[in-house]
Amino acid sequence: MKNTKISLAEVANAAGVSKMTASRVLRDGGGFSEATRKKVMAEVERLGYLPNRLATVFAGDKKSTFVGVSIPELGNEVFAQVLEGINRKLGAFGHQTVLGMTEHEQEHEESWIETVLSWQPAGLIITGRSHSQRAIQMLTGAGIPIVEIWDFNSNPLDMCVGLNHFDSGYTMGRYLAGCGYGAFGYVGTSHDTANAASARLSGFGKAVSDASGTLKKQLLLKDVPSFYTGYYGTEQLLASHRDIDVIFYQNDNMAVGGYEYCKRKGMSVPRDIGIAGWGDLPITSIQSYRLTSIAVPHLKIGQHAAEMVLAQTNDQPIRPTHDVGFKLVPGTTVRSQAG
Amino acid sequence: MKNTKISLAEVANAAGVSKMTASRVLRDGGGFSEATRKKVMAEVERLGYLPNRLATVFAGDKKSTFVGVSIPELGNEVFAQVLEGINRKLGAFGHQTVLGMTEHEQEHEESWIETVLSWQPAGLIITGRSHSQRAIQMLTGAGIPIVEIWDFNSNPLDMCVGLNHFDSGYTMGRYLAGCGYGAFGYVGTSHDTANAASARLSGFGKAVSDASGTLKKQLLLKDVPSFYTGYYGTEQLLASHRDIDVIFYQNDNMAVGGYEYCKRKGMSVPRDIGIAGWGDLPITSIQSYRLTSIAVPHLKIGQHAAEMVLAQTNDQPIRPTHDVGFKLVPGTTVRSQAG
DNA sequence: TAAGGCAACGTTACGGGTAACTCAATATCA
DNA sequence: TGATATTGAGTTACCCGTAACGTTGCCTTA
Repeated sequence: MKNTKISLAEVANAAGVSKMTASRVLRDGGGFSEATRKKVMAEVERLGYLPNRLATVFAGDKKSTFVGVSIPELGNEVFAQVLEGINRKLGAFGHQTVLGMTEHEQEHEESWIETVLSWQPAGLIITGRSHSQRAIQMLTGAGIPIVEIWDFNSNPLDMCVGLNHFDSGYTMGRYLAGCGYGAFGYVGTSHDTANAASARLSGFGKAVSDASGTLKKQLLLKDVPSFYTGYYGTEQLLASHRDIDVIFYQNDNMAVGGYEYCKRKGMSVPRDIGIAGWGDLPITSIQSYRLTSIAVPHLKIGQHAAEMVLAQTNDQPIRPTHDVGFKLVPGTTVRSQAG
Repeated sequence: MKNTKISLAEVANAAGVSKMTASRVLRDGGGFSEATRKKVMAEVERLGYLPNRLATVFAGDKKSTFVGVSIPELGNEVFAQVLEGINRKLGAFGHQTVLGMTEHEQEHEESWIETVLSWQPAGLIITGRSHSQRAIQMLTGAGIPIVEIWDFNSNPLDMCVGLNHFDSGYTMGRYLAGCGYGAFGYVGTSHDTANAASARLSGFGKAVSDASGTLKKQLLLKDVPSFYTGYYGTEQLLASHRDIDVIFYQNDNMAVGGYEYCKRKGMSVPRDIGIAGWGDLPITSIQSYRLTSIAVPHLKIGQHAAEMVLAQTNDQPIRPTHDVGFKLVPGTTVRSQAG
């Protein structure tokens, strides 16, 4: 609210040099004497000059140091971790994260892309790989590095880092079948249609049928995945399908909720019913039980995505796709593998 | 990677009008015919023109639509929620969040402030109220709305929204004393010195001594607050102080870890030992127990902070400070209140 | 029919910094 | 000592969009 912005010209004026000389001093571009440097820096200090990076980006053909990052939501701890990984890495290299939350809506994504592109970002990191037609147009025409994360995709718009969700679902399905379960249930949400979670469900379903098991019911709630929805989803699922002996959940939060429901109803986990999650959240490794889950390197996805943008920006070579993989965590919430 | 950026001049040229006319059309500023509008819009479409907001901000005395938001970390669910609240509200009004993570370090905060100010943001939202000298200088001189969040502070740099952490600690201490506990312990981290958590501890200590209890030990781990540190901190605390009958934790994550430790060691909660957390995370309300905690309106803090920035930006009146308060959640992890 | 009004569009200048160029003064060398 | 580098610093043009003002041509109206 106090002093108006100080421009480089004012600093130069006060120091008795030209704007250009002051600019050189601040950028350490050489071509000035020590005496001049001191004069200029003294005025910078005295006036509290802060450079205007808008002007810098605007002037040269330099890119900005913004990187647009879109994630579906922050309520999901998983995406918070991805974001943390991205922001840490970007910050270490002097770049800034401009956040966008799509809330799983393509329209939100599209309008966010338009807005963020208008700020001339150095790159974009986008969760998911299904975009609107116009979004794809804008992205391919932007001329900046674009990284699609989460879903691994061997044929990305530009670059990609993530994992194969279908395979992770398949792996879990096969594992559970190997543990002797035969009547499978799934509890998830319909929040992100055609996205990662449904790829996991497809993989899971394939594994179940490959193992001659039955996927009795796949319950898709119209809500966000959370402890609550896991709890109530399980109640709903078991009310109509008492014969289900193992449940795979969209993520760990839901699985923990489901576990608590089963416990409260006096069921024995894993004897009466098996519980499997996805994501391997920290919470699950400190409970009295160890949740069977799929471990995913969240932070690493974020960091790698940031590295891809930075490498591309600095014309360093980098492989445009990276599969970070996943790992099945056996846990104690399903019976031990048969054999 | 493909087409270079299209400027307004190119659009105007292609449409056979002047830059200024094209500008008027795009901003719907009036002063052009329908025929002209069509010509211009056709070229915008054909060339895929996207406006350059840098230039717009640069040109007029318009503010940008960036709002810098600094939080300590995202690993802590609480801050993720605050951020979500901010970003939702800002997004709804066409503003963008530029994220900064201070990792509880004043130096990080200072350099982040410098960087983000150089992008001419419309406002800043900063977690905490202890800043370096230079940070304060830059903030007061920036001439934009600044909101300090988390810690309520009746005398902010500019504006403030949060709660009184000291009071929340005091409230918890008094409550626990009223439940008949006498030998108190505290487990937290030394991560954010002089910050919210230590204010809570101070309040807690005061309540304990006001109630003639004894704060046997306040354990400050050199680590981040998490399930793990709660678990191992409890182990450490009880190893040296077997007589402690209730533990207050820096946050719910740590308290849940502590609860699990006690359970595994065969202690009865709340009979043998009481457990109290802070923050009232969702996880704690689905467990078989209900954690005694302090509920805080995280999302609301974020939303209100965003509203403050937006109001100030649009010259609408708004009270510069807001105390969102807190609420004690009795739970089942401490004995019932005596009497 | 000339003066005046107005819609529609063009021109100019500007913002803050930087690249490229220019120029003057001093230093170096044959 | 004169010719040529080297160094320090100033000048100019430009980036892209917008405010303010200027210009053109057509339509009123007395």
